Amino acid sequence: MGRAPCCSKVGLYRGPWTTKEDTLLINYIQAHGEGHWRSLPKKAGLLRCGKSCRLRWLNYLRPDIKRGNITPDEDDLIIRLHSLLGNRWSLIAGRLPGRTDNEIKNYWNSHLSKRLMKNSTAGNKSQCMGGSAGKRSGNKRKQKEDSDGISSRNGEAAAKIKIYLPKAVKACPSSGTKYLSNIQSMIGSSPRNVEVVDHTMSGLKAANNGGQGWGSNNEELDGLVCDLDSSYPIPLQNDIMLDDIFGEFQQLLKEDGIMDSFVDSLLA
DNA sequence: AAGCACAACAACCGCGGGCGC
DNA sequence: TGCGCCCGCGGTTGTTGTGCT
Repeated sequence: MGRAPCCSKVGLYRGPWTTKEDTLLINYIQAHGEGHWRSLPKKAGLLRCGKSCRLRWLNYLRPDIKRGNITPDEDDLIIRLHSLLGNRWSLIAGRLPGRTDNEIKNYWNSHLSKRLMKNSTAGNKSQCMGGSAGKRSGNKRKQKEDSDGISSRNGEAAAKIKIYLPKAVKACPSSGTKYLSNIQSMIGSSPRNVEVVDHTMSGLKAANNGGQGWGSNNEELDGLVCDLDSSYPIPLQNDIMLDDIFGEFQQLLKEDGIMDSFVDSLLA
C-alpha cells in the first residue's frame, strides 16, 4: 500500500502554529471549505503538510470547538463511553459536541486514567494491568517492561500468553461472535495458558453495571475481570463458553434502552 | 530565585481503511 | 483485481505551564 509522504518532507514547517499560519488556514477554509487536505497547504500558502493542517483545524481552529474545562457531566459521559467503546476517541468525541478526539484522549490519559487507577487500587489492585500512554518520563521503563513481559508478575502469570481481541469496532452484533470463534479456534485444545483480553464485552458489561462501570464494583462481574484502562482481561476458563458471554452481552444491550439506542446510533 | 518534577495539551507519526483509477 | 492516494484514527512525543522544595 502506498504511503503518502508526510511532514518529513524537506521544507515544510513543523511544531507549534503561529497566528499567521492559523489565519491563513482559517481564511482558506472559510473561503473553500474543508477537505482536500493534501493540496490545501499549497493553495493556502502554508508550508505545512496536509495532515498538520487538518489536525490544527479539527483540534483547534474549528469554530464549533468548545474550549475550557471538561464539565462533570462530560467527565462522566467520557468514562461511560470509554467503558463501552474502549479507546475509540473519535466515536466518544462524536457524543460530546464541541469536543475533539484529541482533547478527550488527552483528558483521559492525563486525568481519568489516573483517577480510575487510583480508585481501583483502593479496590482490587491485583486486576490492574497498567494502561494507556501515561506520562513519558516515568512510564517508559514500565511500558518497556510490560511489553517485554518482564514486569514484576512472576511465575505462571508472567508466562501466560495474552491474546488481544480487536478493540470495539463499530457495533456489529455478529462481530463479537466471529472474533471469539476465531480466538477459540486459535486457542484450540490448550487454553490453559491463554488469557483472552477483550476490549469490548467486559466494557459493555461494566457500562451496564449500575451505570458505574469502574472502580470497586468490578468484583461483581461474575468472574469477568474489568480492567481499568483500554484492555479488559478475561481469564478464559474451560467452563465459560465465549458464545454464552456474547449472548449475555446482547442481553444486556436489550435490557438497557439507552444502550440500545446508543448502539443503533453508532450503526447509523 | 533557581532548579526540579509533574501536569496539561498541542502536535507528530505510522498504520490501515476507503475509494477511484 | 490490484495499485496508489487520501483521509482519519489512535498512540506517542514535544513543549509549555505550574507548583513544590
